[in-house]
Amino acid sequence: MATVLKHPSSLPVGDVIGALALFEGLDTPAFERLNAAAQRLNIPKGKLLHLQDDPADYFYVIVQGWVKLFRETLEGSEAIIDVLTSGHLFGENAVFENDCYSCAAEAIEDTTLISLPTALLKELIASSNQLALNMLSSMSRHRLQQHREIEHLNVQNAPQRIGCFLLRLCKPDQPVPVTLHLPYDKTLIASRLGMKPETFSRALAKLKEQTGIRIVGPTVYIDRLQALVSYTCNHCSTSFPCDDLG
Amino acid sequence: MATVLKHPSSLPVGDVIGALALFEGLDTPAFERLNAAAQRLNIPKGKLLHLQDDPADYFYVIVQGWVKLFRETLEGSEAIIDVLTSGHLFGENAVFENDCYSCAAEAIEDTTLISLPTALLKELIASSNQLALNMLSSMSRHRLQQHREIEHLNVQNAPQRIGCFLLRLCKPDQPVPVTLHLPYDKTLIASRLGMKPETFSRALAKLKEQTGIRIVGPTVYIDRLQALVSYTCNHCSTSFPCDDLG
DNA sequence: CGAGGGTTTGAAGTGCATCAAATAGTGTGG
DNA sequence: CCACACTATTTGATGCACTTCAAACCCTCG
Repeated sequence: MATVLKHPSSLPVGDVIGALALFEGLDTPAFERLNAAAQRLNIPKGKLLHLQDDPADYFYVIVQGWVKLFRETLEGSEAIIDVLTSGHLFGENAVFENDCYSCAAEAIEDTTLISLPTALLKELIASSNQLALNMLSSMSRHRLQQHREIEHLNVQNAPQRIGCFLLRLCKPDQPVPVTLHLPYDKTLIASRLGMKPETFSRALAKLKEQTGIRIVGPTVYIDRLQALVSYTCNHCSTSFPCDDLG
Repeated sequence: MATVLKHPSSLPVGDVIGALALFEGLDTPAFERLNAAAQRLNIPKGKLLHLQDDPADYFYVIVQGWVKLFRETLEGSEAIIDVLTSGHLFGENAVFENDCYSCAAEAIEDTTLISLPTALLKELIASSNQLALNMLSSMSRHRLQQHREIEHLNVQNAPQRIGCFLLRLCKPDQPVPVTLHLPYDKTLIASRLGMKPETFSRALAKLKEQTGIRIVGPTVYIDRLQALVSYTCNHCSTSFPCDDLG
C-alpha cells in the first residue's frame, strides 16, 4: 500500500473551502473559523477513514481523489452507498445522527481531503440560516440521487445500469464521439452498481455488442451516443442527460 | 372506487400541524400562517395525487391513511421509493428541486391529508432558522433510511427483505409473541420490497418455514422473535431493533 | 523474469421473473 | 343469504439473469 501520494494537490485550503457550494454566501467571521479549523490530509489508496457508527468528530471535503461510502454486514458482504470525488463532502450528516457516521468510508485512490470539525459545523448551522439553507439544498440533491439509485436497482438490468453509469460520466457538452476513462477499478464499479465483477465484465461485453461502444482497458469510446441512450434510458424515469449532483 | 372515506379523521387541522416534529419550536406568527393556509383533503384509495415533474404548488402531511411515492419508466414499470403513513410529509423537498415533484404520489388506501403551499414553506424556511434545522433533521433521517433501502436491495434476498419489513413493523416494546397486521396489500408490499407478487408469496412461505412465523390472511404472528431476527439481521449492517423514521 | 492483483472466460447452480391457471376473499345486486 | 363478478393471492412449470466456483489471462511493478 503506497504511502506517498501520486498527485498531491497544492491548492490552499481556504480556496478549496471557498469554492464549495455549501459555504456560499457565508459571512466572513464564520468562514474564518472554518478556515482556521481546516486541516489538509493526504490519504493513501486503500486507507479506511472511518467505520459505520464511529463517533464523528470530523467531516471531510474531497480535494482530489476518490472515496467510497459503504455499509458492511456481519457476514462480510458490503453494499456501496456512494462513491465520491473532488468537491464532494461526506460525514457531514453525522451532525444529525447522534454524531456518528452512518456509513464506513475508504479512500479507493490516493486522495487529498480537508477535514473540518463536525462540532463547528453544527454550531455554524445553528447560527447561520444561509448555511442551513445551503445544507438543505445539498441534502435534497443527494436525496434525489438516492431515489434514482433505488429506481435503477429495481428497473434496470446489469448492462443498462452500466450504460447509465457511462452516460453520467459524459459531460453535458462533450462532442460525439465521446471518449471516457473509467474513474476507478472495474471491480469497484461493479460493486457500486450492485453486481459482481464477473457479471460486470459480461454485462459490459453485452452492452458493447448492443450499442457499438468500444472498450480498451479502462477507456471507453462512445461513437453513437444515441444508441447508448436508447438502450439504457427507456428503462428509467429520467432521460439523458440526467443531471447529476453538481 | 369509493368516494366516501371509511374513517375520516376529525382532528382539527391545527392540532395535526402542531404535532409535527417539522414545526416544533416554530414561532406563533409563522405557525398561524401555516394554519391559515392549511387545507384538509379526503382522498379515496387509488387516487393519483401528482406525477413526477409536476409543478409542486403544495406539499402534504398525512393525517391518516397510506400514500406511495414512486417513479415510472417509459416502459411502464414502476419503482416504489417509499410508502408513507400518519405523520409523514411528502412533496416538501420540491422546494429545493425546481419546484417540481421528484416522485409521483398515489393514495393506496382512503387517506386524509393536509395540504400546505410550498411557496409558504420556502419563505418560512428562509426566515426561520429553527424550521430550517427541523427540516435538515427530517431530511437526514430520510437519507439514512434510503441508505438502508439500498443496502437491503443489495445484500438481502427476498425472504430476508420480508423479514426485515416485518421487524420494522414491530413496536420496540411489543411483548412476544407479536401479532402484526400487514398495513397494505401484499402486492404492494412486494413492490415496495422490489419483488413480484408471486415471489413475495413464495418468499413469505419460505420465511414461515425458516422462522416459525404464522400467517393468517393479513395477520402475522411472531412466536419466536429471535428466530426471525437471526434469520434476517445477520445479512444487514443494522440490527434489530433498527429504529425507523420517527 | 516472476509475483500479485485486476479482469475475463467457462461451466454449473440459484433466485427471481414470467406465464398460466387455480383458489381465496370481498363487495355487489338479487 | 346466496350467486356472481372482480380482485388479491397462491401454486405450478419454465426460462433467464445473475452468482458462484474455478481457471486462465493480462498488466503492472519490483
